[in-house]
Order: sequence, then structure tokens, then C-alpha cells
Amino acid sequence: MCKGKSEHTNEGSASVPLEKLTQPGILLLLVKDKSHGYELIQKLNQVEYIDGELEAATVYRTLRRMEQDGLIESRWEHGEFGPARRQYEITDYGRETLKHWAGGLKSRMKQIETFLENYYGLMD
Amino acid sequence: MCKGKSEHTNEGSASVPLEKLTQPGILLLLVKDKSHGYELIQKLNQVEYIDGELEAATVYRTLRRMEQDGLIESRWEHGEFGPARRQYEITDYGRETLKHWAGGLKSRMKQIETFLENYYGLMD
DNA sequence: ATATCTATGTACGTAGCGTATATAGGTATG
DNA sequence: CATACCTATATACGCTACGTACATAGATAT
Repeated sequence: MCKGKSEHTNEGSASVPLEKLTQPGILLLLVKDKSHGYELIQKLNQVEYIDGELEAATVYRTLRRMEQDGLIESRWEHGEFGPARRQYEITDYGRETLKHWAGGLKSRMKQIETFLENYYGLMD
Repeated sequence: MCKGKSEHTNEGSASVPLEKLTQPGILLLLVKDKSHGYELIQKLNQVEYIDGELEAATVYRTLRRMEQDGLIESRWEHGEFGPARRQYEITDYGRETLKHWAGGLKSRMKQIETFLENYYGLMD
């Protein structure tokens, strides 16, 4: 049923070309409570605003980058149970950025709405 | 006034980490009428749903990729005025994909809405 | 002649993400 | 005790999307 399509790994253009809300999602969770990577992965894969599933490797990689950027801070926590964990907390700069991103996402949402109005307007 | 922040090129996390609507935007324009790269660049930078500005190189590169993917087709047009242009048309597969993407963008918009409700719910 | 507009393209670098794989401590089961 | 599974973090490789810089070339205007 499908036509010409992709030679490389596009896989029938199955997914909308719009990134996941990984960084905003992590900041939103860390505003509520400090946490570590493994727990964040599970929480992110339960919330409604994450599209599909986030891979563990993606989250760990993103956390390290966000710490480099000063959005979050970590320290090792050697608890009595299980392996040591890297405990993350949001920074003041992270809180500012989250606020800033929320404003940007509001605009982005309106732009998508405009796109859809434009599209459905044509399809009448 | 700014705090710790980035060592690499994050530039104060100025922009929301969500991609532009380049491919959907191109398809939406080509559904209305066939066009060439230079014209598409100018149109894309006038519509309301594109965030910020799209660079010419980005558009040309995207058009070539989209043709490889079978979303659009081109042929050289040697007009009487100015340099030759590559005229693009949307394919049937492109129209299907646009429809598919519109559905995905609707979901994506709702997810962003959910994120914002979650965020503003915390900030009361 | 020179500058500007039209028009397309390549090269290089970065961010975000997926898949595969490595490592290592803790717990449960046979 | 051995083995399997869960917790927990991390690296390597590859791909898409995008920006910046640069290259090329015909057409038009001054």
C-alpha cells in the first residue's frame, strides 16, 4: 500500500519530526523533588507529556549534559541498599530556564495550532 | 545577572529545545502550489508557524533529503529570467505523510499542553 | 566594471535521540 | 554456590535536524 519512500532509515516517516520533551521533563520532575537517573527514567516513561518511550542511555546522557550546562547538580549517594546512585538537584539557573522554556513552549504550541488550522483549512 | 550555565555552545539555553516545523512546513506550502527552493525559503520565513528564521542552506538540504525520501519530486526549470530553478512538487506519498504528520502534531500539541498545565499547576 | 539579487549547493560542527554493549553491586531461586 | 534478574550508570556508534561559513553562477542595475 505504501509508495516510493525512503532509501535510508526513515521507516516510512512514522514519527512526527518534533523532538521529545526530555530536558523540560527532567527539570519539571526535579522541581518537585530531587532524584537519580534510574528513577527519573521510570517517572519520565509514566508521565503523559513524553512522546513514546525514552531510552535509559538518552536520559543518562542528557543528565550529564544538563549538569555541564549548570541546569542541575549531582552528588554520589552511597545508600545502604543497592548500588551507589548519582543524586540530582535542580539549580536556580535550572528553575529560571524552566520558566523560560515554559514560555517558549506556549508559543510553540500556538505555532503548531496555527499550522494545523492552516492544514485543516485546506482540506475542507 | 546570569549564573553558572554552559561551557559549550548552549548560549544560555535561549531557545526551547523543540525543532522547527521545516518538513511539515514545506509540504504544507507544496500542497497549495508547486515552488522552488528560493521561493520556499521566503514563504517559510513569512508564515507564523515557523519559529524564528530558517537558513537557506537548511531548506535546500532538507529539500534534497525529502526528495530522496519520496515526499517531493523536482525537475529543472530553465525560465527566460534569472538562473535555472529546481521546481518541486509534492507526491502522493508526501500528501499521505502530511496527513499523518498533522495527526501526530495534534497529539504533540496536547502533550505540550499537558506539560504546561503540570508546570503552571506547581507554580501557584 | 562592480555590486546586488536570484538561485543552488557543499563542508563542518553541534544537539538530541536510538540501539547496542559494558560494568558492577544486590537480591532471589534452585 | 551458581545463576539469573534487578538496580544503576556509562560509552560507542550512527542518524536527523539545524546553524554558520563558504563556493558558484547567471541576471540586473548603477
